[in-house]
Amino acid sequence: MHHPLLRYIDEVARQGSIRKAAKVMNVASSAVNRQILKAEAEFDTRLFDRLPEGVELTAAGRVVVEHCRRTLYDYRNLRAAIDDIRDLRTGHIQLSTLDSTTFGFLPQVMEDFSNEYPGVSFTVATAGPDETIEAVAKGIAHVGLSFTRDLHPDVRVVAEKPSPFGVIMRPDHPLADRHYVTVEDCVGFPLVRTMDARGKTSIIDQEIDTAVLPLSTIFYTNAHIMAKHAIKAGRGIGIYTKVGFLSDIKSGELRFVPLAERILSEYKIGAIVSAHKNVETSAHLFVNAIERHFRKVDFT
Amino acid sequence: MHHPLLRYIDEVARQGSIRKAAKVMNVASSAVNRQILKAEAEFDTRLFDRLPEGVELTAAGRVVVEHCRRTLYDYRNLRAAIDDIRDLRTGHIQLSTLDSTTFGFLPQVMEDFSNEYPGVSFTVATAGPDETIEAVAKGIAHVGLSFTRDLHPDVRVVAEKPSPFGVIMRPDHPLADRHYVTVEDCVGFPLVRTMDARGKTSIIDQEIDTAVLPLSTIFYTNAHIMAKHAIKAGRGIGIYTKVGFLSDIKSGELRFVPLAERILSEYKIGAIVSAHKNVETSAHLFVNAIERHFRKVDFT
DNA sequence: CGAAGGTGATGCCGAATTGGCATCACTATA
DNA sequence: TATAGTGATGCCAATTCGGCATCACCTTCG
Repeated sequence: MHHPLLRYIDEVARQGSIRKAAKVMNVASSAVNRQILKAEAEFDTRLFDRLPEGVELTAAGRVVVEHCRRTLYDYRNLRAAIDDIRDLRTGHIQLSTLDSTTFGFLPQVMEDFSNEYPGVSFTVATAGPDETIEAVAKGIAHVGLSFTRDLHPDVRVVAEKPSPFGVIMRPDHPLADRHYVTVEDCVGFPLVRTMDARGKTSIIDQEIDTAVLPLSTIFYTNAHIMAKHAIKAGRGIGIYTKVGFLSDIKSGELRFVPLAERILSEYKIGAIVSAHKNVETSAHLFVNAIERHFRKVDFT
Repeated sequence: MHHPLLRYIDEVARQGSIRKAAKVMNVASSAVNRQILKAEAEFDTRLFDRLPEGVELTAAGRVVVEHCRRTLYDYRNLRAAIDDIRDLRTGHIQLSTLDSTTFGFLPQVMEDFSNEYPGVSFTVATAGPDETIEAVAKGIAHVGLSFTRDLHPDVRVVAEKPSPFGVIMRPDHPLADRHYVTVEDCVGFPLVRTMDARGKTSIIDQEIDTAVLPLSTIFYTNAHIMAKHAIKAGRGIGIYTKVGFLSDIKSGELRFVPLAERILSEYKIGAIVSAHKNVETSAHLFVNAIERHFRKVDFT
């Protein structure tokens, strides 16, 4: 992909002679000489001083040869990276994710990804938002899927998607026909909550003053499947994002009513990786797959 | 100097379409298409997925376009750097140097440099070795000429030359015909010393236990010209490097006898710059000139 | 469902560039 | 003075690039 000039300049600088460099590269010296003369015309300055015994880099020549060498070096790394991508056979991805993503979104991503890269294996740990971020920050997980609002300095977001909170309920619930509801509207109805709501450290607790609006919870769980069942059974309503309920909403079994509170409607879910460690090729490809899927879904 | 493929790939990735990119670049779309197909053959992998509405980067394509963009970005910087070098009209170099270099070596460097870059001006401050290093470390000087044995973490050496210490004396001195002498040999003869020898902080004091070998000094000065005069006048002998005495040695007015002590014969003089700050173009060119002159002289 | 407008890809060919051979002029060395 | 090195140039064939015209496919709109 690169012009032969780069290696001509590199080798002439190395050999100190156009003829010697040409010999090393199995090219006619006139070809090398012409390319160098052309480059000197392009830059309007000499790259080499001509001496009876050969050539010597000028000041301009030094910076040009440095550029050539860096470019060629980067190109060798590029070739290696492409070889890794093309011939990817194995790799292992440690993933830490919100439980909700394991319903619908994540299985689709993994299915598509594994079709293309069947040799890549996974460890998938479900966790709360903070634990997920922590796992990536600590290097326990290569990739995390979590909310991206308050991040750890040791992680960075590489793809994200708006995922506002709303209220999940059965279609026959009194609030089901609203265009939106407030958290205050939920007071008086039993709630299904995530496990961290017990310690009042859930996102809802953090964003809404639940001392003023006491929410009555009849079901805490960290198992998303249990939350679904409880909501479908009419045991309560849940304040969640759509992510884990896409198929239930589409089938009409459940309904998602957006929350009016701006703070809860501005949340995003994202793929996060370490801010400091190089992302391994397989993990890099996987977050690319996440990003492509983000473009295909709608969590609002 | 770079193949048009780099900007073709860049622009196609940006536009998401070969035809749109071709239009932006005022090139036939077939030319762009062929170059991309050729690159895909070279890498043996697709760089773009073909969609009905255009193209989308593949995983391999992402790393290739990143390489192209970095190379083109570096190339723009290269062009700017060459413009600076070629059209250098002004610039100012703050130089801190050992007094001894101002006799012979440094004037020659500056004469050659100023012939090539007449618009560059200088501030030249003479100082001791430690003060010189300190000036560069603190950013007071762009370039320093000093001994490079014990450096400051904030400076780095960009060129150096062996410059062993020896004894400078008149040719009629009793020690003048020796092939080498020891410091102990000097005891009993009056010495001309650098100013820092008064506080016993000179290099000689640091490397030789002068409490055990008491050297009797009759002349301290930080003015190299004064040291020369004193030695030529027979007032004493001096423990110096050759740097400031080259012409006197060549003319036979003075003689340099190497010291046997290895620690003092392994010294080098070098051009130093800040380890952290970018070196301005004019200073960069100047240290190149120093380096070229180092190749032409001999301080051993 | 057909027309219109978009896309990438290809055949063909001229234009431009690259590279090889032979040779020149210059310099250094034996 | 002859020899052997260097960079540079004339000439020309080989190769690559780019433009034009066209094809096949897909999406959108009336």
